[in-house]
Amino acid sequence: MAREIDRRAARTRKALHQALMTLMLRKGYEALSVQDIVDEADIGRSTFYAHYTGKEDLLRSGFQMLREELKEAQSAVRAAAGTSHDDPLGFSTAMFEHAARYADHYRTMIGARDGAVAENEIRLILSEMVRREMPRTLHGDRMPRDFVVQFIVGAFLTTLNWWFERKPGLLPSEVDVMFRSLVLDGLSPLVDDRHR
Amino acid sequence: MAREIDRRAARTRKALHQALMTLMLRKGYEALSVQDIVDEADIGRSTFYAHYTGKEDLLRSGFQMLREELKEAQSAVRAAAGTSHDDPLGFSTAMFEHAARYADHYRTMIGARDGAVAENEIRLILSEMVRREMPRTLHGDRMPRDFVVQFIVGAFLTTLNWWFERKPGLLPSEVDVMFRSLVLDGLSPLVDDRHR
DNA sequence: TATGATAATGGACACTATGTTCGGAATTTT
DNA sequence: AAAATTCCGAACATAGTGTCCATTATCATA
Repeated sequence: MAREIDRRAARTRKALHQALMTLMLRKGYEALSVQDIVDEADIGRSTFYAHYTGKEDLLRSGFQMLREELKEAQSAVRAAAGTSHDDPLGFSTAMFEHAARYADHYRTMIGARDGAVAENEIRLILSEMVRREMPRTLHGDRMPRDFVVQFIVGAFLTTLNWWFERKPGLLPSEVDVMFRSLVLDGLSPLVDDRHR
Repeated sequence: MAREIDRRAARTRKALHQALMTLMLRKGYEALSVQDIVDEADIGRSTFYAHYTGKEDLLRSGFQMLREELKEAQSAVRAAAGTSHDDPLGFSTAMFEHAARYADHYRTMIGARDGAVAENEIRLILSEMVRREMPRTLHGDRMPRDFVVQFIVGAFLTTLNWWFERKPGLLPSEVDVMFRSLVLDGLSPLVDDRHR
């Protein structure tokens, strides 16, 4: 069978991915140059371009691989254990634990707020706005106000994005109703069997 | 009184902000160079650097101004009309309408997904995961599944971020409880007087 | 293990952008 | 009108990009 990838190519790719991870943890993604990466990986620059078009391509291909691995893993689990019946948040517990274990990695990937300058600023503005309007009466301290504010702002931006990208035809009022419904009452009204 | 800014400086700044907006709408933020901006604004390059350290600084200062304007505006409204009593989402209706009117602007600001490559990929992975686990029984078609998925993923990432940035001491299980509570039941349990 | 195929190397090159400096010109302030 | 400030534009040093190519190293396989 000759349809395997040349070992050299495989090694090169692995070295590059490895170097990318190392450097991202150290300096963050934005700050990296292709130069940095090939230096860290100890790979020729022209070789890099023989495999990827740039650092973004490299990063994407890494996630691509991860995605396929996860897909298989999940299928396996799904086949073995019984599907957690009707829990739309079944993933959360495991994911939070995973995130805790690999906190550094998650931070660099998600907290990579370098790129989206505009979105960050908008988040700030909206946060101020929401914080100001939020009733003092937040029922004890079950939930940190801070957290609630972020939740609301995040949901708002998600809604805005979905609206623009998927259903630009909807009216503002229609979108507003959906937003408020989801944020105020959550998912439970949408799920059949009441829990608890 | 000598504490006004030189007119020339003011003009320069205005021209630069104007040029930035124009170009962002045309090509997006990431694709812009300082060169592009000063060309569009018809301003000398060295002059640019006399005012800002780079395009990010320029963008930030724009938002800075906007933020202060909004703050005043909101204070004014707040003083005049009665505060909308205890509605933690009081801002939403007006904001959605505003967004509809200036859709192009919002798109370029928020949809600027060029920057956060990693976060985008993570969103994709999580979306697949959530979509797969979401019960078929989504109670009619009151809410597009699509939208619900994005909502869940967004809330998850928000939670993760808040956890890491603000309360890294919490246990995964504790965070999970908060996440599930907010996403499943929404804000209403937190607000005193029941609505409807 | 010889050999043809494939990949890696490293240096050269053209290009684009960055950020700084400075003298002279233009405009504003007083 | 003089003094102060800002703008201009060109020059410069630096850094990174992406491509090309001749040479060398490694691999697949018969």
